[in-house]
Amino acid sequence: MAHAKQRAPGIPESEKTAELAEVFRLMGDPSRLRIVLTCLHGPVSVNDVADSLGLSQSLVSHHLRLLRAARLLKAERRGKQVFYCAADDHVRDVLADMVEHVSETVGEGV
Amino acid sequence: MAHAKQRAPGIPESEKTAELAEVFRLMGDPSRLRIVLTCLHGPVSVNDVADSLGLSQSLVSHHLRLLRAARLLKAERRGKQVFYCAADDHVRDVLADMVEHVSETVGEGV
DNA sequence: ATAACATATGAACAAGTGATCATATGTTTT
DNA sequence: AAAACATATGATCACTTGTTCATATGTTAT
Repeated sequence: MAHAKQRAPGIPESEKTAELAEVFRLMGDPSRLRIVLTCLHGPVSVNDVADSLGLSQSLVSHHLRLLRAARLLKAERRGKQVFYCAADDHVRDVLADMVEHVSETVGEGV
Repeated sequence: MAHAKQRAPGIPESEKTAELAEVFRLMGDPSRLRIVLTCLHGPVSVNDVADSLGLSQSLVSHHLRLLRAARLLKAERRGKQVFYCAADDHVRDVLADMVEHVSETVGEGV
């Protein structure tokens, strides 16, 4: 988090890489990841997310803002409620691949 | 990072989810992500990674330990050097999907 | 053995960040 | 208009974590 050294010539951390990392970082928090997973299979209201995960409304809202900003989720208003769902299929794909990776690495075997 | 509330019934954050998040978290740091990317296409020595990214040997080594522990990278010793490369194809797949996601989300379109 | 090279590890600190509380904004009722 | 409901936002704080410096461990060559 502090400052990186950036010695000699070295690849200067392209903007693309930084953006990639940012998205991974967002998924890297358990609460946020669970929120994403909850929104994967269909639009869910903020309160439903909060209740089903046992998180405060405030916290969920904070996280949703970040996830929406990164276009991982998209929001849609219906009456007083706002429903969130996965922004595109890549999100699902990424998660599917990662689940495979994690499932696979248990006993070294395969 | 602090403590979560865990209100009522709510899904209690399964172990699997926590492990998933952990892997995402690792990829969520720019330095670490660049290290992974550097090791994607073939075995690279620690010093080569450090030099090509402009990071200190110490920092790279610290990060490599985490990445290896999460089985994102695997290490192989050859003489005095240690070479690192991607542990499996899922790592590449995850990155490919994520790159698509990031590339797509530029002008709202699609 | 000793020197030189390559990688790993430990302590310490600045900066980042998730969680909470209080409150504001927006929307539908009555 | 006001009250009730649903979501969003701002400030604050405890805790985490990326980075550095110094040093230890491991490997080959002299």
